Amino acid sequence: MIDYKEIEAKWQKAWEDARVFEGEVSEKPSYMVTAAWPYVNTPLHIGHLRTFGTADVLARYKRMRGFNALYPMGFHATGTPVLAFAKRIKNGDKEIVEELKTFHVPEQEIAKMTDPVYIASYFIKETGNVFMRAGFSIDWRRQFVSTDPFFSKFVEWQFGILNSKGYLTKGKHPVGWCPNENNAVGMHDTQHDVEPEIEQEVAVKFKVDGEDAYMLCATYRPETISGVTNLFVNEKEKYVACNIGGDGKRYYMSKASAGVLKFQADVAVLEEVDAQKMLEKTCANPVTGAKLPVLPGFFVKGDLGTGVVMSVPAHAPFDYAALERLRKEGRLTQEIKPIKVLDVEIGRSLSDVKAGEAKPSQMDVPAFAYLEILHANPDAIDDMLEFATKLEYREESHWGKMIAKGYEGMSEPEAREKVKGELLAKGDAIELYVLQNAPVLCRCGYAVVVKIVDDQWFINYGNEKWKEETKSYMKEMRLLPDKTRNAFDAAVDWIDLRAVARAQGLGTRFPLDNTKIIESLSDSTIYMSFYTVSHLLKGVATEKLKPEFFEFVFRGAGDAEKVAASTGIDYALVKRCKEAFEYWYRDTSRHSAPDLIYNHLTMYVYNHIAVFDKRYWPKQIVTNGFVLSEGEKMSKSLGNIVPAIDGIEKYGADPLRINEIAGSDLPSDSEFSDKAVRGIQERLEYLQNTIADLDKLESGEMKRIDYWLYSKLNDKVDYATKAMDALELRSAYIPIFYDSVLELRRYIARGGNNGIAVRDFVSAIVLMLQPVAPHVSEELWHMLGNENFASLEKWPVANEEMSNAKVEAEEALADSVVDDAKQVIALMQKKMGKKAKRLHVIVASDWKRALVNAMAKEKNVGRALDAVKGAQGVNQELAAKIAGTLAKRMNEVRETGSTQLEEFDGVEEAAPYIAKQLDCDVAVEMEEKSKSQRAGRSMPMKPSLDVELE
RNA sequence: GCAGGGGUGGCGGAGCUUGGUCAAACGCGGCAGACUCAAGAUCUGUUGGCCAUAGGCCUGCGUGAGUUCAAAUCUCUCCCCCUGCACCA
Repeated sequence: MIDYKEIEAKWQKAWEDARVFEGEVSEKPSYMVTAAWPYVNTPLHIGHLRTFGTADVLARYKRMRGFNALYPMGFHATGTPVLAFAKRIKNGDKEIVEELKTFHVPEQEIAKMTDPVYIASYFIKETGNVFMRAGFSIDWRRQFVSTDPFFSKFVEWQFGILNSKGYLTKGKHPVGWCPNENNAVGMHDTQHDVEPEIEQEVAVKFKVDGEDAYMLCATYRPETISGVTNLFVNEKEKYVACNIGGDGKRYYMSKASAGVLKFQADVAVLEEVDAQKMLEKTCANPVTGAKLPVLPGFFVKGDLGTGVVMSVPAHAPFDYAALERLRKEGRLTQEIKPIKVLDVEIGRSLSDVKAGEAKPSQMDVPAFAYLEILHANPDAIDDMLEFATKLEYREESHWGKMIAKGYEGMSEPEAREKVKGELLAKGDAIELYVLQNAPVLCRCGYAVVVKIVDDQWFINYGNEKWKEETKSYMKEMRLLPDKTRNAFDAAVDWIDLRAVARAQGLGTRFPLDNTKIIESLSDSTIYMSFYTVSHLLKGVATEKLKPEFFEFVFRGAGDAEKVAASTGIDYALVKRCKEAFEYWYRDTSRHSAPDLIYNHLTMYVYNHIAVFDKRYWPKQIVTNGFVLSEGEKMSKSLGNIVPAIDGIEKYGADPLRINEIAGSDLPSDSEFSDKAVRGIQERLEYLQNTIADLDKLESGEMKRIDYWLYSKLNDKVDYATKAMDALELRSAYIPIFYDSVLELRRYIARGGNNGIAVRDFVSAIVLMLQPVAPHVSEELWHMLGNENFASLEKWPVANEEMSNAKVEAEEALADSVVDDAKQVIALMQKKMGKKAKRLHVIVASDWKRALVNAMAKEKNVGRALDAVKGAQGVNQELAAKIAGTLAKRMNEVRETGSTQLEEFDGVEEAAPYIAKQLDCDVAVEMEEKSKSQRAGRSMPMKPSLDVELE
């Protein structure tokens, strides 16, 4: 048994005492690894350990490869979540209290969490402790928090640069808004953490007959405008006439929607209008001029869109159903004929309806046809109509072809953009924003609305020059795994204006508007560079950290003496900071989960390009998959979140690290499972036992099997090193950790007992385990009699001389003899009920090798036969037969490496092993000398087997 | 809807870049045996399916087509799943 707790504590203390991971500027090449700093409002669960752990493995690996590797860490506390957290605690929110309890946060601590500062300090302490216990090789002297005043100075300087480059702009922007609290609301501010999803819609104006007024209809499908037959309102809803943006015209919409719309435009309500009055009006289709009645629609909601709906019965199941119901009730005074605007093959995406086989009765009214193929009718419940709507909408936008005049043959999305553009251009429509997932409730209980904020500051990632520069630099960057490149390219392209100033939250004040706080992702785009000097600045008064200091240190502008003089910072320190930055920030690796590609990581690249010289731009970004718990995604609702500290306590840091970090390659999710971690513990113990038993082995002469073990070791080192360089951790650790144990077992079974060989083998394994299992590695390394830290040792180097393909092939041959013979023996036993007494292994003659080699070389039967003609012992008839067989798989024929004698020796040496595996005698024979009838069947590296029964 | 990723045994997942030597490395689970009074742990063997029975054959990589002497791998089609979509960490 390995006492993980004990060895973890022991080595963590030893590393700390010896300051093993404290990075100082030196002659060695530097390598700096950073991971996205954790946000301080949640305790870590085992899933969090993957990203930080992957970064640690890289830092530890690079250290072994001769780099001066640095792994700093800080904490993120800016933004609103900590404030929201404190508020929830203050309100006695049970959900959050329960959650904290699953992480063993004591009640008296929870009670103190009404204070945001306390929350931050508590989680900084706890998270730091977890990182320590996990064995991360972090230089803790450099730790800082995003709310630290000296870091704010740095952020202010950064924004000065962005501003000077013209990357900060001001404008209008839609946000989720609580009318009660008068605040922008994001996900953290809503009940059940719902993100307010803002979507842009078009509201079409329908001129009301006989009035200087318009009906305003919000719609997602302006392209169906020529199919509009009427408008719908809700009879029970209140309507208003109002003025928008002072254009002097009257607009009709629901009272509720006017209340919402006033956050987006200058809306002045003129008077209330009874719904019945609305029904008396008629209006005109702005495109076709058709006269449209206003009818009651059962499904119309006053608080959605504008409360007035344009009806397209040909393409909208709800509209069709509403008209049919009116007709049934006898309330439809005039015939309304659906107008089809596009063609589509109905039911194409349904698995139980084969393409073209859906045969609805009325092809000219798709909305009805969709109800038909779903076996529904206009009286169906809303959910059914909703389903039909989604299906129709999807198929039409996917495969539909417009037939409406002027848009013939266009796809629906194409037509939508065109129609929308035309309507807007002619002033027949306005754009408005809606909450797609309404109603969203603010934590205060009020419904969230969309507000257009008009004095919003943005970082303009849409700036052409900046975008181009970033785009072209992406090509030079190393991305792991490389397939994230597509996502990065898309993100760099897509990212545009990003609102940067917020009214609330912790953080740095926005320099261009001191009433605002810099949004919390935007203050964390170049913070990693600050680690290079953070420990040096801890004693410096904040007010001394003027822009010219940062300009000098990070951009090389000005000179040290002047900077020292104007800031009051010690001259030597100024110089030291500059050196530190320039030394550490050349070769870097940035780590996170892939969900940050579309925001943080892309902003990270952009901002580096804006601020630094090219040589300090990011070199590598590593993103890793998530961690599943027993096959399920970890989530509060499933209750399967395992706190990181629990995992470490229960399984030990190293088994957990191996499971999570080396358990899968970067892009895939890794799976945490109790069983798997226990399997890892067993293997670690096998290695420990092997080392403990080393002195029971001899140190005699090298035997064939020892060469085999060295050869396997060499292959392993070679393969693992390549995989590690690509950070393919699972690929690296299968040979290091799993195959090695299998090979050691085979070595022993094969009769290997050379203490030196095993020691060499295990020593290399122990060293290669260091990055991922540092504590066990240190422990075993010292058990092996070494005195240095494994953490500071060199990574094993592949030695080509150790590689021995011939011995490996011969050992593989022995295994295949065992496999084949096993089958035959089992068969004999079954058929004859007799046990095998002796296995004859008959090694093929040399002329057969010559024949195979000639075939491999000549690729021609005739020439190959000529080549062996007259050779010793050759049987031309058999040769022709063999050549004929080989010819069928000509491309697969390879030259054989060994002679008959060599092959014979190989099998002969493995004979005791083979005998033991088969539980019978083994006789190895040369083909020429064998008396067996089966001797002729032997082929090079495929000896003939003959089982002699009892 | 848009964008990105994916679909391979009972399960997690290799293999796809560079077509053949390869279907399934490695792990989990299952089965059989050893050890044990027994259980657990451990060790050994076995494990896609089917038909065979002297070391073999057939069939299989979401669907359908195509290119090729040859396709899990290349091209196209369709279906399905996951993730993200902005001021939010």
